[in-house]
Amino acid sequence: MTTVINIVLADDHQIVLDGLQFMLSSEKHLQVVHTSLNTNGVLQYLETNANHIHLLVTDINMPTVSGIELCKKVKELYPHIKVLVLSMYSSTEIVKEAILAEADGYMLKDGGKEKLLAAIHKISNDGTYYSEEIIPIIYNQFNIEKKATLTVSNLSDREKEILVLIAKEYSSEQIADKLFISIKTVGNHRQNILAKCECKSSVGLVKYAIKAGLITV
Amino acid sequence: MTTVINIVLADDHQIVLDGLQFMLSSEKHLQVVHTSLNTNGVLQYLETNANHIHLLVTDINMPTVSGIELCKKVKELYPHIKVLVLSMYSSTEIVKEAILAEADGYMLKDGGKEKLLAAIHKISNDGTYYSEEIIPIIYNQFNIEKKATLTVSNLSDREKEILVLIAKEYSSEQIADKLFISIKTVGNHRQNILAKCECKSSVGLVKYAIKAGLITV
DNA sequence: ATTAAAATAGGGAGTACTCCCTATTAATTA
DNA sequence: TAATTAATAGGGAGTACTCCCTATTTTAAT
Repeated sequence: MTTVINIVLADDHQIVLDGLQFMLSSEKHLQVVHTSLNTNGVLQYLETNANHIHLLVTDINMPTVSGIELCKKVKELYPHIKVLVLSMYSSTEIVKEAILAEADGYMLKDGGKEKLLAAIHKISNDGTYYSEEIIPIIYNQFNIEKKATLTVSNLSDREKEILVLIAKEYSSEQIADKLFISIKTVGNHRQNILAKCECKSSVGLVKYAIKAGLITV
Repeated sequence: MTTVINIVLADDHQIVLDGLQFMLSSEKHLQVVHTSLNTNGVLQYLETNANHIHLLVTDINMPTVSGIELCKKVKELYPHIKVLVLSMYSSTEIVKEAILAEADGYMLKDGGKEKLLAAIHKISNDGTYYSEEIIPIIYNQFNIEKKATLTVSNLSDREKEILVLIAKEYSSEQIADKLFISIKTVGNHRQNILAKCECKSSVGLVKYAIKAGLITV
């Protein structure tokens, strides 16, 4: 790729800004080309210089406009710029917001120089970096999947097949055509599936199918 | 908590076992009380000594019974014992399996002493540890959620409200009762929502609502 | 003040789904 | 072999949903 990574820094504290700049200055392939104490400064700078910028490192807590908003804007206007978000905390909400804002990395501020450099390199190479502290947050996502999967066994193979089609928005008639069976048979299966899954309607079946891992959202 | 952490080690290579024991021996609040070259050895030992064991550190690749299976068994029989799984690889499947087996930590073998100690301490304090290498794997889980959220804005507040109720398996009549409006009005909203979300039926709406983060599975 | 959008309500028709039955055939299990 | 389960098919009734309309009221925006 490029031999030098051009970096823009944003943090509302001058001392943090200086610290970051100092940490990065030791690496000769990293070049801090602009620093800003607020989000608007970054956006103004990018208006004329976005094309040669590779990475934005921004604090999350900034006055007026937050780092999350800045990230969103930058990703919207200049998708080629990678964004590494720095934060003091690892709260669920903030991490989620950062990910939804399409941040390429999330890192706690107390990480130190090594972690920061590792993060930057990882983003350059793999495209993303998330510090290990936030994994428990994502871990919860898995818990949802975990419970189900077992209960599907009540359903016969044919029933599972039909359940999948229902959850994929096939009508009974379409299912009948696809499986070369009568629409009445499909209706019977629907009833049996509803009973076995303890659902009131197709709406419940979709959620059941998702929980059971038969389809993805 | 307890001042000393009692640890059981499992790995099918004696040299790894020795290495682990040596690494941990320098920390005086960590005590390796048993080592085993296979999974059965661990289970036999725990039959009589489980109550004073705090942590099991196990390799994932072991003959006959895998570390994943061992983890499952231990978690089932002795839920108080924390399990740290060691692996050579960071493949999606293995990581998922480990998480589903309720492992409290997952760590790559090439991590070195510092990481191992960090992992053990993190598990003792926070309950979980996952090395940063596996985050990209879990990151994909989020990508699903990411795309939506934007498109929901087409819906009015009322429509969103009704969409949520639909996705929660309320019938039109129940929605009408709950919101003190006519069932005909609900029908109109349903039509408008279907059109805006480009769905063929309620089944599609459920999936839309999930993707948009309006409800959880 | 005019326009536009959102929420309300209804008529009427057609489709799709849910429920209650019975019944045959094939395959599996006791 | 007898009993059970799964998959098939149908009749008939009722409910729920979807679609095509019109129309009023309220709220928001130009």
